[in-house]
Amino acid sequence: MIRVLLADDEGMIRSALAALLSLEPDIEIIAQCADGQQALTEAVALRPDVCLLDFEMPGLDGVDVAARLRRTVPTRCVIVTRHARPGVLRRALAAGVAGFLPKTRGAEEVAEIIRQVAGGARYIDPEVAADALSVDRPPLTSRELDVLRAGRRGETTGQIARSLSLAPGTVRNHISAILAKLSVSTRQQAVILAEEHGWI
Amino acid sequence: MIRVLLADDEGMIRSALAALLSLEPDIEIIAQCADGQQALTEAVALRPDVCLLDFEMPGLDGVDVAARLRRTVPTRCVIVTRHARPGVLRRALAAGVAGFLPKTRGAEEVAEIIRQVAGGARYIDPEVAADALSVDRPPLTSRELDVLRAGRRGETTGQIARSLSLAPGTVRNHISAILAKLSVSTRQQAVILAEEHGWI
DNA sequence: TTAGTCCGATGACAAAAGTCACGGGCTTAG
DNA sequence: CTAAGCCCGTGACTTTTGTCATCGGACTAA
Repeated sequence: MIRVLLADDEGMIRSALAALLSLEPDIEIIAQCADGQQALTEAVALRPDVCLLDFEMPGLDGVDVAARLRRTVPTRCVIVTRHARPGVLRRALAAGVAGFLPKTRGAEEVAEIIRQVAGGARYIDPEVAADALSVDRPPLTSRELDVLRAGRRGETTGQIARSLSLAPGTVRNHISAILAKLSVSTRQQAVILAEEHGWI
Repeated sequence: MIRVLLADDEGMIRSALAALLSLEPDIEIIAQCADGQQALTEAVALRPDVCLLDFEMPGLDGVDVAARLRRTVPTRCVIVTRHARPGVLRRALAAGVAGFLPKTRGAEEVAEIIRQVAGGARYIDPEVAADALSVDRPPLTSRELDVLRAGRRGETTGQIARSLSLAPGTVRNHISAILAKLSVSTRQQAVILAEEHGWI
């Protein structure tokens, strides 16, 4: 019997997956969690064979949970995500996850992937993997990404500068460089572009 | 037998719901669609008893589909949505939908709601309904909302002006009014706030 | 009718944002 | 060692935004 922990903040998909997986003779859902923190504590307490973790969750995201679980609990993590960006896959692999699956795939495949992963194999969605290999490294320096992140909610130059302990002029220089590299003309467009590529 | 059309751009939840609902003895899934346009054509062709429509879909959203179906096909629409904002509910009710259900609810309830709706009743999620009644009309005029919408991707004043056939100064005045009413200091913050409240 | 509100517009002004050139300190690769 | 690249900062400059006062036209409610 494969003991599975299921974490997804969306109740409908969580309960639907739980119901479907419970129909499988060799799979048992031992916990359902609505956020990352809860998933972490449950996983530590129950030591499931496999953790099926949604990426987008309030508080800790799925990859955060996998990373923290890595050295403490001998469990295999599968990340499931709505928007499978290369950046997310890279983060997930760095966190040592055993599986990576976008939600565009059908629910039928989930049980099979859980079996593979429980058996020691890894499963990475081929399409996302191809995307990630074919590149899309951010053309921005790490500091420029910091600035972009700090300003992603429409913060003013002064606010960004304060939150990063920088001079306003420095922030403006970074932003100017960002806009040039991304060939856009406002911060907001830069933020949107970067989010779409999974750079921030 | 209740004939149901299912539309959701997320493959995993679509297939999971289809599998679960097919287990019900009195429910039959006659179509699965991945976007609004497809849902519309299938619904016209198949004339299902109930359409279960995701709100967030590329192209036409679920409410758009329901609105267009309204006068052409005698079917009852249920809108399912991830972020159940009051604005979305209002739009949905205006489009004459028979049911409204956030995805935070469990999948178990879906079958029962389909039965209720097929039987002629309406189902509106009580929590969302309470939210919608208790508050949150946009403090902006309709023209201000247009401007905000036109600028939601970080468009420049000139671009907004062109897309609405306005003078740049007019656009700036509207934006100035918006920022004052919303007590924020940048367009981007205004856009984010308005999106969170479902005003745009 | 009148007052109020919204729309569109203009002009003037202040504040932010963006561009450019340049400097010094730091680390890394050749 | 040197060159290159990044980081942080400054100062000067232009452009874009945001604010304000004001105007006329359309519509609505009292």
